[in-house]
Parts: sequence; C-alpha cells; structure tokens
Amino acid sequence: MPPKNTQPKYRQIADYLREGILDGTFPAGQPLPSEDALAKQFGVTRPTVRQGLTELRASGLVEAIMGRGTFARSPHGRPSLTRPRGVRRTSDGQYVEADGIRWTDAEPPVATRTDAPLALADLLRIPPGEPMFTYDALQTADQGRLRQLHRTYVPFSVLIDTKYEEEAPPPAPELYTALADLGHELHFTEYVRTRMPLPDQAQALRLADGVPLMHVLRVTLTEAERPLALEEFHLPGGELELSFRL
Amino acid sequence: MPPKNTQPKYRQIADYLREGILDGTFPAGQPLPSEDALAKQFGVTRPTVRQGLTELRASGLVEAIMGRGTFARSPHGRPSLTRPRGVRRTSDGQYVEADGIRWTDAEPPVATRTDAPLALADLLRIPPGEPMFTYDALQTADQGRLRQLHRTYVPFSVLIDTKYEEEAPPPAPELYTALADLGHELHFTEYVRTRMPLPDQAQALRLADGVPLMHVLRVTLTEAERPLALEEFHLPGGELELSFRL
DNA sequence: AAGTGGTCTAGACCACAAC
DNA sequence: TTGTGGTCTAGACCACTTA
Repeated sequence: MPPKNTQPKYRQIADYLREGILDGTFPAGQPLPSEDALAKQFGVTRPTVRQGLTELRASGLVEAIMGRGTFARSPHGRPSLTRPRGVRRTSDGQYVEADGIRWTDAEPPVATRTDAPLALADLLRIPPGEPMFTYDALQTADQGRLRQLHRTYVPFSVLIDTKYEEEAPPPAPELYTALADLGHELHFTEYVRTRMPLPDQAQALRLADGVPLMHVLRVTLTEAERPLALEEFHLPGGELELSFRL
Repeated sequence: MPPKNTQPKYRQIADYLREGILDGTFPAGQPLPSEDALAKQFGVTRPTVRQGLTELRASGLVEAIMGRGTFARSPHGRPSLTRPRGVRRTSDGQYVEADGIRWTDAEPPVATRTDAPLALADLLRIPPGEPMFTYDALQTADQGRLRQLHRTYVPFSVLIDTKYEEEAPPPAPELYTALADLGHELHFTEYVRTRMPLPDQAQALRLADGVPLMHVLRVTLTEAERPLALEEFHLPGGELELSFRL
C-alpha cells in the first residue's frame, strides 16, 4: 500500500481559501463564498466546511459576521500604528511617553494592594509575597479606537521613609517624577512577549478572533540598577507595532 | 420575555476547563478529562465538547496529543528565554548580537533578488520595486531547540560604487562590518509586531496550536538616518521574550 | 422572505498510543 | 484490546441581516 498522502477535506478547503486570500482571489474586506456554496463546491457537508473556516478564523485570516457572511482580512499589511517606546524628560522635569499618546481612563482606575507573585518579584528583586501598590486602568485614546490595559506596581519597600508611606503614590507616568524627586536617576527596560488573549482581555481590547495580545513589562530602575517600579501593558497585536531604538 | 442570558453549551464547557486550568484544578502538563467523559458530564455529544476544546486550543491553553489525551499548558509562566535585543561592536570592529546566541543555518541560506514591496520600500526609503539582495535562512541554536527565520535585505542602490556591485554582500551580522567599512556609522531601529503564523511558518518554527508569531523588522541606519539594510526575524512567541533598554 | 452564520444531535469509522 | 483524539455525515433548528 502506498502511504496515505491525502490531507483531510477540511484542511484542503482551508488551504484553498487561505491561498485565495494571500494571492488576492479573495480580496480583504470582501466576502468569501457562503458555507453552503463551499459545501456544494467541495462535495462535503456544512460542518466540514465550518471546520476549515474555524481554522482560518483562529489564524486571523478571516472574520465571520453573523447574518452577513465570512470576510477576508488583510493578511500582511503594515500595522496602521507605530508606537515608539521610550520615556522623555521635559525641561520642567516631567516625564512623558515618547509616542505622545494622550490616554483617558475608560473607567476609574482601581488602586489595590497586591502580594508580589513570583514572576514579578523576580523582576523587582523583592521577596515573593511582598506587598505592592497596584493601579489598574483600561485606557483609551483617539475616540476609543486605541485601547490598552495598564497596570502599575510599586513595592512598599521602595516607599519606606518617603511621604508615600502616608499617601498612595501616583500612577505612571507621574510616578516617574515622584521617584526622580526622591533623588533617583531613572532608566527603563522593557520586556516584550506575545500570547493569545483570555476572553476578558479580548473583550476589553476589542480583539477580533485570531488576533494575539502584545504583553509589555516595563521596569523602572535607578542608575545602580535597583528596580523601583514595574508596569504591565496589554496591547492589541493586530494593527499595532512597537518601535525601539537600539 | 426576559433576555436570554445563556451561554452556548460549548462555551460553558470551555469556560469550565479554562477556569480549571487557571486556578490549578487542571495543572499544566496533566491531562484533562477525555472527550467522552466531558460529553457525559455535561450531557452533550462529543462534537459539542470538541467545539469547546477547539476554542481552548486556539488560545494556546491546551494541547491535544493523538491517542493520549488533551493536556493543559502552563498559562502565564515567565518565558523560559529572554533575548536582549541589540548589536555590540567588539574591539576588533566586528558586530555581534547582544544576546550572544550562536546560530546555525538549518538549511543552506538562499540568496535571491527581490523587488522591494511597498511596506519594505517605505522603511528603506527607496522606490517600490527597486531590486534588493535577499538572504533567507532558517536558523537553529541550542540543539535545534531555538529557531528563527531570518531574512536580510540590501537595496542595490546602497551598493553602487562599492565592491559589492561585483560580489554578493555577506548576510547579517557580517553585513554590518561591511557597511561600516564603507565609512558609515551604524545604528539600528527595530519594529516589533505579532500575529498568528501561516502553516509553513508554524511548521518551520515548531509552533504549537494557539502560539503566535513575533515579527521583528530591524533597520540599519547611518548617522544621517539613511536606511542601508533591513532584516526580518520571525520568532516563536510562546516561550520567548525580547528585552529592550530604553 | 431569503440568505447568512451559530448551535447541536447521534451517530459512524479511522489513526494512534498504551497496556 | 482498549481508550484516546481526528474526521465526516446528514440532518435539525435558531439568530441575525438584508431586502
């Protein structure tokens, strides 16, 4: 017997559609053939067609809109927004983001106390379980078209013997000014990761199916490389790129 | 009539399993209940269970292994590898990557001529369609456990009046030395994006289901901000993070 | 009303892995 | 041999959009 070299039918359908999207047969924004039409064309039942389409949706090549059809998405376009990563210090001592985006809190930010989980304690060089001030915000800009989840952590141990033993420190970026006023020279390191979002993250960031999350950790450090604070950004991966000067 | 507030059954199953994975009921590396068991437990048929599992696989929370079972994956661990991004110049004028990884070409690298597509021409500030030298390599390190797709582009116009009109320029990072020898002071900018991989990329990088791709464009620039070359890295998003000093 | 995608049933048979 | 996930059929009914 020769080895079976046949792909499953649902994958043949997915391959056919994927190639059509990549080579322009199915232009971005245009509807694909309906599920019934594909089932007839390939001589299979609709669940088989849907299995192929599910694969394309999970890879972000296609978007299904209820009652209207399944639409090709632009596969490899340059992201519509480039965000330069960095922090600048203005002449009056304020710190501002290099991308100049003015964020608005979509909901009132939540200030809580968190015990440092292992992964964050490691980056902050504090013992796991040490308490930290935590700010949590869903931020929007550009009439809600831009969204990010922003969380700021400051370990209590950094705030000992400062006025912030009494009052809560401000969230970033005002936090940087406050830390600099304590006599520190600041610099920053960012760690960039990516993964698929959890459902609540996908909803908060308005992520379509098959669009990954960009996860950025920013550590604020003194000149002596002592970590002072940590921020976590969850960004939509679809139409966004980050730029860094090396 | 009160509004329907019921989630579809397959989503209830997915939610149940996702919560179990996140709270430790189903520890990473351990098998979930079998599809038949879940079907009985929830009073549905197996295709319905599979629909829920498909959702979890697409989000990278679960991995199905044929004949053995469906296994939980570690959800939020710190990536096992941090790659500092940057280029250092050694005392003898060579350029090396800041992460110090020694790559091996898994296959002989392919040198071709490419006409600049719009997105790349834009970054290189050359007219679209201008020819470029192109090197293409699938690189491995650490006994094949690390993988990356690496593509180097050099526009012909950069090479006019140099010896590389006659011979092909070397691929990066030796390329940097060659460009510096032409009298340029080099610096670099990187653009980081993420998206789901195409099937061939997933296979080349050994990406599991639900693991996104990290896509990095590095532009080599003169002090006068003239782009000289461009590199494209496709990296596995799962167990990898990039670090940048701001 | 007609067309689209969304959910679900109740099976069947296959391929692979472990015992 | 048994248990697992992988593929596929042939329907049914629902929810939503457009005309």
